[in-house]
Amino acid sequence: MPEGHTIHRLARSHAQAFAGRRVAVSSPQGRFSGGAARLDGKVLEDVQAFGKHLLYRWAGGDVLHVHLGLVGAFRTYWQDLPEPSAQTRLVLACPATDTAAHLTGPLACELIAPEEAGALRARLGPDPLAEPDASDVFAARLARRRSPIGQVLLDQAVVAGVGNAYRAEALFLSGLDPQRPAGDLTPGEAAGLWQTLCRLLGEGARTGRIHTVATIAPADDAEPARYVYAREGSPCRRCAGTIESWPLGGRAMYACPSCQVRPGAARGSAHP
DNA sequence: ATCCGATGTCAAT
DNA sequence: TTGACCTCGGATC
Repeated sequence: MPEGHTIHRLARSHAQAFAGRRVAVSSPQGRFSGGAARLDGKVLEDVQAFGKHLLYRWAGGDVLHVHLGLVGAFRTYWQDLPEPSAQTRLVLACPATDTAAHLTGPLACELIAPEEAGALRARLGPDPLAEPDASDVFAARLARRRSPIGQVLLDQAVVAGVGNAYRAEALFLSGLDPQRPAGDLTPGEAAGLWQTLCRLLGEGARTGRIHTVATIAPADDAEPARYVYAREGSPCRRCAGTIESWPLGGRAMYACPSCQVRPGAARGSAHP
């Protein structure tokens, strides 16, 4: 379940588990065998998260870059280590402390040069979890875009770490029509949207879940604790409307047509 | 047993 | 704009 909050939790967790230790590195699935052999037994110095990217810095200067993509998963075990599955691309392990992490299905698992790590970070927009004071940078990048704000929020060069669930929830909570051109947002709207992203991602990083509705208990699995994401056809939690879904930027967008109306636009389902 | 979609990204058209 | 890639769990036969 990888949006930015998940990645930041992994960075923290893996730093606690492995940083400052010699780490056994392997690739049961085989596609990272060369890199694993190079890292095996080295000391991990630190782990950092930028947007949805993880960077592991090793003694000697190697950098391991991991991106989970859509289906990637990193499972961390603190005791009773299981055998990795045949699809496990990467295993990090400290047998002495009975700790391991198993990576499956990543979009990226590769060794990169330190300067490539810098370039990677340079092409990402501000990360609400790493740079909460970067509201002005975010607003400046929105201002140059004519595309719908719902599409622009998925562009990692505009803001790093936001994915399909958070874009929908943040636009609902901000009362913004996803189809509005990003550059048409007022400075106040852009600042409010940034604050909302900081709050939502921050809560996600604390809890590990995308729960955006405070009044629904996190333990209540009957209804997803969200306002609009994956709630197409269900009643809006704030009005009598029905949540709609349509493709935007190659993904499914979700919104309440009456709570998120563009100024001057006709009410109702005006989505293309 | 099989199918399908998923909180993502990139290359090819 | 579409397809490919990666894995897994839940829905469906």
